[in-house]
Amino acid sequence: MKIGLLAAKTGLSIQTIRFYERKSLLAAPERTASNYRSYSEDALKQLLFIKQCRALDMTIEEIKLVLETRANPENSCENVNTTIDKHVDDIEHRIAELKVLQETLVSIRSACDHNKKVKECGVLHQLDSIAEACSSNTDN
Amino acid sequence: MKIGLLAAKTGLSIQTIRFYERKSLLAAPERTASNYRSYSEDALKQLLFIKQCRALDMTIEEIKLVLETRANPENSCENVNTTIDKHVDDIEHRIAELKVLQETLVSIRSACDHNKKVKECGVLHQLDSIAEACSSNTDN
DNA sequence: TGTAAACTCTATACTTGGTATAGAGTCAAG
DNA sequence: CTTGACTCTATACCAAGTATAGAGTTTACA
Repeated sequence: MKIGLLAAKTGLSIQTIRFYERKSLLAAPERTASNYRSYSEDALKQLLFIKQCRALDMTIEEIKLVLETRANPENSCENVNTTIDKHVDDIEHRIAELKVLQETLVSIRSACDHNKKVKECGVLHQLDSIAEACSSNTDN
Repeated sequence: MKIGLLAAKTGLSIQTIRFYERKSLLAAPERTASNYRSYSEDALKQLLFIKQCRALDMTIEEIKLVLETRANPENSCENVNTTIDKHVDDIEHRIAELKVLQETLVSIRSACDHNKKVKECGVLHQLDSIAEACSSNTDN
């Protein structure tokens, strides 16, 4: 199958598929006489696997590692598990960070309930005063 | 003050300060006879404000908008509030997404408790079967 | 058979928010 | 006077794609 059909079947863009090839995530396929890429069913499966990994927010390098590990059925799957564990950790951290951010934003936002003028805006005053507080921390 | 001192005072890198100047977040400062940037206290305050906004994950474009709004004390601060509200929303969505991701990862991870071989690894099997499920959804 | 639309190719530039480098010039201390 | 610390510009790089130009190819229809 040609790249357009593969793109339609995977839901990835044509450019993304070529991009994965450049990044060695996907093996370079056969070419037709006119130099068009010609993909097998295996390529489709591989791309869906990659897509799934990307949906889990794995980086391309991590996916590459998982794919390499997967290529040999006798390998230990330790790498794969380590990768997943690291992700679970990363995401937990990111969620915690975002929650703090969220609280800060909501608190700042509460300083200006009605649309006022800039000079009276509690939100802007808060942004300023936090910046000043940081300033006094940084005068080393 | 020269850029090195400003960097030390703000906790930003020299390159970042020059980057903000290029992006028009920070006005181009006076120059010394030897073409060194020479900053005022106002530039320091401005940078701390910017740093605070970045810590709240605002984009450079959004910060630019807030700075422009702030520049005129008689302006309505509506823009600022809209920007903050949008962020609160965005972050909420992002947290929700990450939670789903987290659950998926934990569930996948539970499929391989001990280090096994690739061919027996439940994690890899899960990744595969989810990909296949996606495949059958996409055969339009 | 002709031709126009739709497809594919490569190569390159752009995105965001910086970071890193090279190569040149400047300044302060010993 | 020279060494080291500082600064300058310009350029390239990161991730994970997206978008474009300009060329060639295939397909559909008259």
